[in-house]
Amino acid sequence: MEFRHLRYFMALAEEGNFGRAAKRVHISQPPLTRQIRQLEEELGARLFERTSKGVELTEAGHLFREEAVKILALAQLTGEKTRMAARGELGRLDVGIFGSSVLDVIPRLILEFRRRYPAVEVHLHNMTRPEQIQALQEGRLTVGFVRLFPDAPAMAVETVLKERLMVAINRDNELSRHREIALRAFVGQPLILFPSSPRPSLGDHIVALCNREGFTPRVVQEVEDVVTSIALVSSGFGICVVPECATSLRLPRVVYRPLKGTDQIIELACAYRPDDRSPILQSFLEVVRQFRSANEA
Amino acid sequence: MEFRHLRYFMALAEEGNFGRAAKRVHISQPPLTRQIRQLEEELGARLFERTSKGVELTEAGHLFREEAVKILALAQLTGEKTRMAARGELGRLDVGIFGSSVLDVIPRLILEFRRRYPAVEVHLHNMTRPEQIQALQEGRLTVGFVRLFPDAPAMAVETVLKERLMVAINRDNELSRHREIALRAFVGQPLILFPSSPRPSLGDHIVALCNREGFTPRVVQEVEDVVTSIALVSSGFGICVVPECATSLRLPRVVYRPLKGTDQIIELACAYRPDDRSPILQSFLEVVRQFRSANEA
DNA sequence: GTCTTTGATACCTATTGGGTATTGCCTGGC
DNA sequence: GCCAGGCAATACCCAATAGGTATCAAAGAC
Repeated sequence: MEFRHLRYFMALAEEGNFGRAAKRVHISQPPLTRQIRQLEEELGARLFERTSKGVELTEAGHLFREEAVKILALAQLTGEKTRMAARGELGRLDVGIFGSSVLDVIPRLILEFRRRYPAVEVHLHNMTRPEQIQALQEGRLTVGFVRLFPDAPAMAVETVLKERLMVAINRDNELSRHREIALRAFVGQPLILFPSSPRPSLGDHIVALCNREGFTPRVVQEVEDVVTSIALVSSGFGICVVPECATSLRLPRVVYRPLKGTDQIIELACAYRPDDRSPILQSFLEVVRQFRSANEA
Repeated sequence: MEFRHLRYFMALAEEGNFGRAAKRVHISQPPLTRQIRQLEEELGARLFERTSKGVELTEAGHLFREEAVKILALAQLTGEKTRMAARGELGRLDVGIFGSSVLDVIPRLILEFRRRYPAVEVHLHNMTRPEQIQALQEGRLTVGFVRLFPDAPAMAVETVLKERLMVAINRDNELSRHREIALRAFVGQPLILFPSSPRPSLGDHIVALCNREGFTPRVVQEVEDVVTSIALVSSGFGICVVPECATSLRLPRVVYRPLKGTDQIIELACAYRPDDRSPILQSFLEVVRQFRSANEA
């Protein structure tokens, strides 16, 4: 049995007449007669009752017809879905995310992606950087969002956004009176570092910057996540350096001031397997790239 | 897209290697390569990633594979079901029945039919003779059980069973002392006739027989159905002539005696459209014929 | 009766699916 | 670094078969 048989059968069933049915499928009448007979022989079932003025479906024919429409519809749908999948418009995308990235960038990116590719199921997985790398290698993730990505592992990395570093300060702290904060102003200030893991972290980066300036910061606390660190700032525990996106976290008595210096930025990047040719990944990267160039200006 | 493509695709997806897949579908490797490429071009989607040591499904390929197995399974099943339908082993049978026929014959027949053709849905419809004829003509019934079928309408009629006529008598009636009852013994007896409709009925037949014997029976009551008539016999209202199958109705004080005479029989027949070539009808008629020859002896 | 319409048959043609031979590429072994 | 083995792709041929044309036979319509 071939699809040709099903198409011819449907045409004949609907037209009830070999001549018209043949015209409809763009062949002449004798080949249609032959193909139908072939189908009937293969099925071992008479599908049409030949009457004097055309043909009528037998009972077996009626049953076959019901199934045939299903098969043809399924085949049609399969073609369309496969085409969509190949264009990266249908399927599933597993995205690795982490604490502070969720605050602002990820929602905007994912929203835009879902708007453009509504048939792609997006699954978000909150994981640390090493967990993401592992998951990417094992294929459990398609793309992961990371900061301070080590060059080493065989991963392609693409910058999503360059963010200024901001200093979160309690408004009672005298530093809050300045519009920008220089690193040197950290001398003597109680500093909250985050995240405490995984290393190397933004905290490590800040300490290294201070060292380059010729002093060692007074670290009073290391915390797991950005929300906790800002909460500590809010209660007057100390100051804290955070990526700009964290400023969307508004807590009482907390003000944000840019860290002075043009190179005081941190990159948010997305990582993926360089051998992954998945069209969904390509679709996603396209959205990322547009997002980046829109936010560069 | 043709089934060929699906079969080849499945083989390749499972073998992961053109050479082995080609062997599996009994063609050589180059045509398989061509057919797969053809399928990919038609779908506008790369289905396999060609690697150094074989092929692997792409994402679109995985999706296509899942759908392909459904299509192939559906096609296979369709073939089998159609074959069954053509052999009269699958489908639906609408049977017209009526009062007294239900008592004994129909259950036995239907049970046997369902044992032999378990995939045929049997629907029973209780209707009068004219209703059955109407329904048969309109195709709402495939076969109908009737008694005293008029020859006229364009229906094929097949005898199912020839039953003796029995006289139902209250045991207090002196007639109950005889082993057989002659028609002549009806003289002066209160007679219950059934059914009152549709005409011609068994009741009419009895009256005609009496007239042929030279007397007019004393009809005390006409009733709709056999159960009522036997109930009246039970309460001493009179005697009643019924088909033998009605003797399975055991009511208090009712005894059954054969009506004397070798020609005192009534036929149960089944009627169907003579132009109906439905294989299910043929299957059913076969069961009917076997039933008849089993009960003739 | 004739004419029209139906599906079936006979026979030819053209498409195309499948076969063989071969190439080109990658990989693993030495 | 080179060679052998296994892989898919290519080139080309042949044969199976789907489709075309001409025609027939049967069954209404008139």
